[in-house]
Amino acid sequence: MSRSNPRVLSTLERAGGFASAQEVYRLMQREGESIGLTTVYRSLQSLVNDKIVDVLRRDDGEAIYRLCGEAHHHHLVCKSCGDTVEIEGGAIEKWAKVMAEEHGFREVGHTAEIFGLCSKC
Amino acid sequence: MSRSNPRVLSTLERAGGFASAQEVYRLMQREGESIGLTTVYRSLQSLVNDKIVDVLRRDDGEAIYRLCGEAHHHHLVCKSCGDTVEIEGGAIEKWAKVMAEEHGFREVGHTAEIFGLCSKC
DNA sequence: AACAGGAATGAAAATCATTTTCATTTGTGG
DNA sequence: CCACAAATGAAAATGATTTTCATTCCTGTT
Repeated sequence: MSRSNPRVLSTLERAGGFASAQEVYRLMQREGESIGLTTVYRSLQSLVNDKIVDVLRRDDGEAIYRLCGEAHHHHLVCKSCGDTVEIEGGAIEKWAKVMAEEHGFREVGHTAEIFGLCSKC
Repeated sequence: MSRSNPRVLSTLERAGGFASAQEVYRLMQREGESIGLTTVYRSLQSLVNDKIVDVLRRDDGEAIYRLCGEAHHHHLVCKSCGDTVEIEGGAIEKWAKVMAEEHGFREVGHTAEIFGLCSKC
């Protein structure tokens, strides 16, 4: 068992929102940090074990990580131009919580996205 | 664009619950069906496009498919055993509509999923 | 300071699901 | 029967993730 490399965590923080292991790695490289991809993966896994970060899956199956507890938001995405608006999801949080309780689920997280055509398109 | 091979759909039905592309393939082989893995993938994709099957992700990132039962619903998925409960999302529908209006979006759809640990895990 | 043993690191190879390529087969209308 | 499009599948390519393993880095101990 290895412990997490602190620079990985700090990079994930700086990334804001979600980032995949590959993205964290590329980001660190671009910033001149000397680190191996393996270490990035190991560190992220360790952070997940310690429940310091959440892990989700993108549509394509790539794992994306995010700081636990970080105020998370949802997205409103335009199908046509790809423009994205960050929106708040108070209603969702409540819904997720209620549904989870109703079915005896614990440690729940959720994903929610809205997509459509923005006013310009 | 290829159309779905009907044997793939029928195998997915017979599998009950969720099955990954690899599982559908193995199942068909075991039953003596002559089919290629590529065709299984293509057929499943096509079924997803036609909204005949749902696709989700297991914890390990593998895509799992299942016949789309009813109309529009959301999922409560166990991260550990993959058990899935279909839940109703009235709150979400409303939230999506309000958020879309607020930002001038039209023709909106949405995705929402909750995941956690079920009572058995 | 030198040393030992364990943890951390990363390059390269291995894995595994999924996608792409491409040559072959099949089916259908003319 | 022929031509042409769609379907098929074997093999290669892709891409994320994991494993292997040799090396480096710590840290506590003589």
